[in-house]
Amino acid sequence: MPELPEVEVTRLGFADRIRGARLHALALGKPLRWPLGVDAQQLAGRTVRGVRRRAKYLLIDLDDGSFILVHLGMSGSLRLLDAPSAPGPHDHADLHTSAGTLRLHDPRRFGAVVHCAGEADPFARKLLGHLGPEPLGDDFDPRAFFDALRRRRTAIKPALMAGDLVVGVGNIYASEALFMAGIRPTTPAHRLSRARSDRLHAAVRAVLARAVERGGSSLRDFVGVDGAAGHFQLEAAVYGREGLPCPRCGTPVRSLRQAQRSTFFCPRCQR
DNA sequence: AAAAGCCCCTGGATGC
DNA sequence: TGCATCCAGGGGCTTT
Repeated sequence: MPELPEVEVTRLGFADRIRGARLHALALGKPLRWPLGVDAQQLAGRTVRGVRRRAKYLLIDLDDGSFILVHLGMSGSLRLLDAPSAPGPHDHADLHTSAGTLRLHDPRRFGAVVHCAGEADPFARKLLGHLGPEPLGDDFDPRAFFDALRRRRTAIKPALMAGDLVVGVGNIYASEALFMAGIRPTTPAHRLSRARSDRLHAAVRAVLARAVERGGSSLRDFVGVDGAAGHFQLEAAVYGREGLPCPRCGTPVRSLRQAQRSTFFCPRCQR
């Protein structure tokens, strides 16, 4: 389940290696979430300027100002292969470059590889134009976060995941950040005090930064560009731990469903 | 207009 | 052992 940390770990794993590389070809397998949006042959000969991340999107910048947008969806992972083997049944995109083959492995095919002409590309604007602030960036401001929370009538957990207060927080890290902040996931967003809002703001940053340090979470099949699994799942306090003792107080972790997604929390530490 | 629900997909776990 | 069912959830789209 790639969230911001897994996407960032992926980016860090291949950005330096692919910078300056020349694109030879893009080979696509089964359809992904969206079509590529351009004839793949038009990408041949382009050079990679760098790789950015915005929310959970990877943006591979090319020398003509266009970029290739990659989303890992639910089950996607990227590998950078020195010598490409034949694609497996779940390998759906191979970007062959002078620095190796960047391969998207995505069994559930919720992922995407889309070519965007530039920042003004209508599709790019649709996906990227209305995103909230980056949690690890300077524009994720405690005051603005609090003000936005006050306008929300929903529970804090789905509000955290909605993508306009802050981006990159998915189901795992929403539960973890709320645990770290001592806030119950069902608390109405507009009821949080400024102090608790600040604590949550700090917790979101801390949990995501820590997860990046640990190589992300490999709860199912996420692996980094070199194929190595992440380790943050070993530090998860509540996610996926229903019935197991809270690491802080020992009370059994409880779970519930919010907006069709499972939520985990400690009934004693989170009020 | 905010908020809730739907849906895309497949592997793994569970139940009979 | 095998088949049916459920679950995982990112996020755009549709409905309320």
